[in-house]
Amino acid sequence: MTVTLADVAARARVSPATVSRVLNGNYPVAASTRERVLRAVDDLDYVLNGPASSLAAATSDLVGILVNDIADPFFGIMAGAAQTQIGGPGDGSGRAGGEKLAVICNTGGSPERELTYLTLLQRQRAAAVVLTGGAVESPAHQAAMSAKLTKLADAGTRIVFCGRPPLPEGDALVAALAFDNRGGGRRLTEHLISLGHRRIGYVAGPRERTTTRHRLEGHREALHAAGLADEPAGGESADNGGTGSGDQDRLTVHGPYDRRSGYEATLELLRRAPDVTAIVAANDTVALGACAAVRDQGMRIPQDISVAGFDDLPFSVDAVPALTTVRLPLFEAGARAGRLAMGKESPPPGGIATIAAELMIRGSTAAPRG
Amino acid sequence: MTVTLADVAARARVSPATVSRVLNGNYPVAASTRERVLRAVDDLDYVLNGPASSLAAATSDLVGILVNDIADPFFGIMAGAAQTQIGGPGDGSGRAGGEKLAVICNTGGSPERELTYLTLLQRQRAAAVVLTGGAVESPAHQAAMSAKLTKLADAGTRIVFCGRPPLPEGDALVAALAFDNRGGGRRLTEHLISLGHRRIGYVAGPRERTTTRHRLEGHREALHAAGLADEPAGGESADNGGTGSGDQDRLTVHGPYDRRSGYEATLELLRRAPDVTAIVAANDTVALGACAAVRDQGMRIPQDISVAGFDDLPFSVDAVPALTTVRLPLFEAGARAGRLAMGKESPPPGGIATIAAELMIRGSTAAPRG
DNA sequence: CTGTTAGCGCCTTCAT
DNA sequence: ATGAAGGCGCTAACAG
Repeated sequence: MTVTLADVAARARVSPATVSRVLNGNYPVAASTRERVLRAVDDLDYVLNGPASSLAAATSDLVGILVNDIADPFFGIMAGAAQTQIGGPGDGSGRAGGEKLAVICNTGGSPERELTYLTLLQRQRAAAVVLTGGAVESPAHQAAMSAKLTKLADAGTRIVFCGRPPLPEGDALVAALAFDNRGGGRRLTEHLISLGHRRIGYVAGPRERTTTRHRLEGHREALHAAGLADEPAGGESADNGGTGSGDQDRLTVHGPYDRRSGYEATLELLRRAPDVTAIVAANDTVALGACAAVRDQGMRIPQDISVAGFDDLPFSVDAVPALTTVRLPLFEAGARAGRLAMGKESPPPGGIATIAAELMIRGSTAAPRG
Repeated sequence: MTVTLADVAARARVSPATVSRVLNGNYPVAASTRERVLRAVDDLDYVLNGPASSLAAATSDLVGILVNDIADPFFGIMAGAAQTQIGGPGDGSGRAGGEKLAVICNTGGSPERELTYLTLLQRQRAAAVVLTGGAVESPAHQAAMSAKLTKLADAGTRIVFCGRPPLPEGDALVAALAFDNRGGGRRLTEHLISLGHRRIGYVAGPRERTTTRHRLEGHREALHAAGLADEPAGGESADNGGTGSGDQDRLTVHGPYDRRSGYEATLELLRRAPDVTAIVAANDTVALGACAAVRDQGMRIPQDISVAGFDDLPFSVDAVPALTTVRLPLFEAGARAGRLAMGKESPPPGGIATIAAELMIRGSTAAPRG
């Protein structure tokens, strides 16, 4: 029924081994023989049986890319960029040569699904796995991830983190590209402070996420440095929970990384502290929601209130006014992660590289009135 | 080194066959035996070897989702929705039971890569393939796709189209969910006409794409019906090429489905026909670029010029002014496609269902001045 | 450079 | 309800 490698061998009048060799190209074969085999392949419309091949070779050509929310361009851009480096150029024949199958797995931000996908990838004997975006910080999940990743690495799967810090007990088995979320967050708030803002609201992302925590830490660093933090209670290491310093907590609202959350959290913020003159959002999408809320309250941006985002997604420059934000080189980082996953590029020294975040000052922030 | 099914069998003091049966759950096994096997699996941290399993069973648990551009939320939303139906709920154990591995493949809009991915998926003996978004209409590519899909279907792979019309020679092997792009495009332009617009520019998507053509056809239908089309030259079937009716061609500019194209095409449009009072964009992303161009020319929206989009992506409501657009139920369609791919839902009668598009009238369109 | 020979780990009749 | 045995299609030593 389906044509196998043996059929091709028969038609080309060679042994199955020879066919395998020309197909994999990793072994010397006479040009004339190769020619004959290739023709037989085309004649028969032969397609390699992936599972059989993977079983025999004990590796597969699958590369997994895990993302928290594929509907969010933040992840879409990184994942797409990674795929460009993994999928191979394609020879236009649709025949599929040595390229890998780069596949994106959407965890929806759920730790369980993240683990499940890793198991599925492990089951497929994936060649590499790229993990993007912030990690959930619960100790239980971290331990489970660590164990799972160790097992994957032991089985020969290459592990790459992209836009996510390496695990605490991160063995040197992995390469990691971490965004400078803390530095970006700090510079953003410093910008606001330099403009004259003193009461700044913060619409944070979900709790227990590295990205959320680091951006918030950067924000508070700037606040502290400017002497704007009342009752500095917990210090850096305590502010991912609920018990930070009093005033800062009142000016911080957590929520998912989506537009709706930005809208609602901003309303809440404005209720709690009507005197805020600026709002920093966890990311650009949240900022868009924040802008809508501010407007719906009859206030103007930036005259009455400044709004800033994070990430510099493509739509941010088109917001009205254009969004002040922190640019993350998502495409470049994704592409680099893809190359790392393919072993095309050697890992950074120490296994971890920090990716700079650049402050983009635009129209949505200005000096407070008065 | 790696633990196999035989190891589990030994530890549970049963035969490999029994272990296989409890793992696949499709065969009666004594409760006590199952218990023992499951414990052995946990003790040994056993993970099924996917390739071996697929080889023996001649099917895999891979489901491919093809998208044109994963950085575009249009595709991200559909793909994410499809994955929710395919990935399985996950039991929280990270153990991975019977769920499929739903993977997203980013073609970048390239016909070659589309074919390559299909070959890769065929090689993996994918259980199903979901194709999203508009198809390229070149006859050569259509023929190649048709041949490839037929082969996939013959090999037992389920084929589902989502937001894309079925192939011309589409066998009943497939289920298709097609968006009513033509109807949506028509209603959008009718809305503009009813507002009083007479000279309407159109920033179209890339040529030779079904989505582009259908939306444009809808637009021109509305124009014709209102008697606004000068020199109706080619008629419906001719206007995807360069030789449509004269004036309509001058008012139409093609480009990619991105923000930049919207910006540049709009500038071009404004140069060609400074008297246009409205601009219809191929989609919301393009519309954002169009808005920026209009503003950079010192004109206001909608007072000086109306702008409309298509798709109703999440950010569209947050544009200023909010974008008039055509809403496509992307999430619902993606989820349905996922169910279809899993065989959880029976195909629509005739294999093809048309998904309605709803006109969303917002602030970016208004009557022309004067 | 090419053919031969064994498995890779699992599923699936066929027995029992 | 469980065990035994063969083979899925390919690759990877070994020979030659």
